[in-house]
Amino acid sequence: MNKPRKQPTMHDVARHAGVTTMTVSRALRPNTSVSSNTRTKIKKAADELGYVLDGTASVFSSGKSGFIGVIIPTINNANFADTLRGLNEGFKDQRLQTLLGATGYSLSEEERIVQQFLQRRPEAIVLTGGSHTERCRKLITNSGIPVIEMWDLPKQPIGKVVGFSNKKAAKLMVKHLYDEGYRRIGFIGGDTTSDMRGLDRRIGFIESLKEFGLSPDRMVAAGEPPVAMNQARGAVTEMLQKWPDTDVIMCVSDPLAFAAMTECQRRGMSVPDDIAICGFGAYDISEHALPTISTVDVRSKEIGEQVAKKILQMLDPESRDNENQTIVEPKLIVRDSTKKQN
Amino acid sequence: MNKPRKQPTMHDVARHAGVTTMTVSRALRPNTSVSSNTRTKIKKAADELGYVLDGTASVFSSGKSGFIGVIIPTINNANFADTLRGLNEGFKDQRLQTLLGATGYSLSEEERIVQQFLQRRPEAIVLTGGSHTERCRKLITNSGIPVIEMWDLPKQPIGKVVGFSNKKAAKLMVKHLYDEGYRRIGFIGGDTTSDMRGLDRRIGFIESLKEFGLSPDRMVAAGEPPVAMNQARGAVTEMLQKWPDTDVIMCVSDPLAFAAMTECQRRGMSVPDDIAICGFGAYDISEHALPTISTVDVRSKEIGEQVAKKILQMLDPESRDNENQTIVEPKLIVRDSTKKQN
DNA sequence: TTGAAAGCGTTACCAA
DNA sequence: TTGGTAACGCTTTCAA
Repeated sequence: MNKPRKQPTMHDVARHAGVTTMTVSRALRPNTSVSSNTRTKIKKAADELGYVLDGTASVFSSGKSGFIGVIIPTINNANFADTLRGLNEGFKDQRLQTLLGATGYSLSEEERIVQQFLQRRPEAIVLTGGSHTERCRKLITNSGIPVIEMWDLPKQPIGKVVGFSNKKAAKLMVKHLYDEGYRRIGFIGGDTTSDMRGLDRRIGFIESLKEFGLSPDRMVAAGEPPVAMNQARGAVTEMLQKWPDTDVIMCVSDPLAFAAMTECQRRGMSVPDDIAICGFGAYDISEHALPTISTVDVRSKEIGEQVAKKILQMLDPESRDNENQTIVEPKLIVRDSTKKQN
Repeated sequence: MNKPRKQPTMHDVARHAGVTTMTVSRALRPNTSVSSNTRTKIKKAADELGYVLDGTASVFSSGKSGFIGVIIPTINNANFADTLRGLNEGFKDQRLQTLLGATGYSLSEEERIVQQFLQRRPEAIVLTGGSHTERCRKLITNSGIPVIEMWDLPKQPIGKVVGFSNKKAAKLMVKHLYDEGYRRIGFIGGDTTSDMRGLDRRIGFIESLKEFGLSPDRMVAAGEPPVAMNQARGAVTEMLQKWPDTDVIMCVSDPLAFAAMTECQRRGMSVPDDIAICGFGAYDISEHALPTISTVDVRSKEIGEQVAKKILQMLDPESRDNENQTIVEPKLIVRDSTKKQN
């Protein structure tokens, strides 16, 4: 009950302008029936008093928080950062604002954040992937708040979905490698427990190899997600010790691929002549590394844009029911790091 | 006035547990005087009803939003992402939550976000750098909300400061280059208009060269911030056309340095034998590139941790007045990309 | 340790 | 187009 400072309220503005708070409230919002005279008068009064709308009261009174809760695994990832940019651009100049949370690839942390967010009464919640704790699912469904899961195609979606099949995306790459003539194909990913999208890529890798009649033995777990550059050295070492004749290493992400590549180069191996490398995610680095790194563009930013679009539709009572699932197709990008020479 | 769904209120819980709302309110918060009997009873009742505290009402009623507004230039930058991680870890398990905004290096956008944030009544605001529009400064000071500016040491700080001198940090690097024997030193940065930290580094570069009796001509503007890898090629081209005998290129950030390096390598130049390269920011890439890239570690994460700590102090009425300015000293990291061979 | 009553500043609703 | 009035669900304050 003790506001940090005595700021002018709507009441003060109303008195100053000689109207009621209701008129002030209307005048300060767009698309409301207020005569332009009154509106200018009120805006002037508000300016003079240095009035700033108390959003906490609006939210409480209207039941509309203007928040969209967005939960991603980590901020320190250019792919998710791109998704966020897409989202924010979609909301720009709308009344909506993102409330961001990062789970660090932990489902229990996700649950914690969801619970925290729920108290803010967001108008929609965006989750990354389709794996959540039971309690998390229950909290969300009980709240009745619309949900979008992104970056994946969950088997049992909570609400709507914007994403792609990480399994299929990985298969795209394996097919390319096979077509290029590679047969001793290795895979470096994170531990399989927490990064479900990484896991799906690994599954795609395994299935795909089997389909081509190859056996998917050459797999190394680099450690806890987020798998970063500094896990590459150990993983490459393990790979080359166990299977020295590996002719290509497929990595679960571009930064890992890059670091794996330079590790190979440090060992005096030439990429792609002695060993080929490929990544995932179409990070900037894949385009600028030497050699350039083959990758899969999962169109991270477009995912964000589509999510924003879908949310705007879901929140619009006028809008007819839209698709439950939007698929953003990944695209293979072939570059120098997987070009067979012979 | 129309909440999206009829959820149970504190009143319902109170009735269910046979107490008043006030007791429920207390029971649901830590450090309040409620008998453990009553508390268990109330928690049970809340659980049974599936009650979720309406934070919007708490915020409104208590005048404490629990928000810390944090404004950075861009999310897609590992340095700022690290700062955010430091911040969030500092707030973890506290009642505070970050509300994040990205300006895209635009001061007017910063002003827009500040205005938006102010409506949420954040308990503190964290800004990046010391440059803001006049109106932005006024909005913030009028609000009476505590401010921290970070990542810089502003001449006229609005409130408290956690940062370092970008100028001095750049000088650290120039001194190293000079000591190493380089004399024809070039600089690639962004345009000077919007990224003030980048600008300060440039100024440090210029001043430092003058101090060493060298003339700071070899400067190329890569374009609009955020300066990214794809601006390196053009910048390197310009640099080598205008000053073909440049013996080292200092870049305003590591990603740029990396891309500049690979561009040189593509042209058949060897780094550091034919030309040396260095960056700024101690990004992962600088450690894993081949050769490894000399850089300045600005300890981004520590900045975030210090900001969180300072905010906690500022918000604690018990705490004695703390320092107005916390300096986090950057550290030079010398790597292979600037090792003179002869 | 618990309760009763009074707001907090805005918006919804209905009337003028 | 404008005004009056009643919430919105919680916390503060003070009293028991």
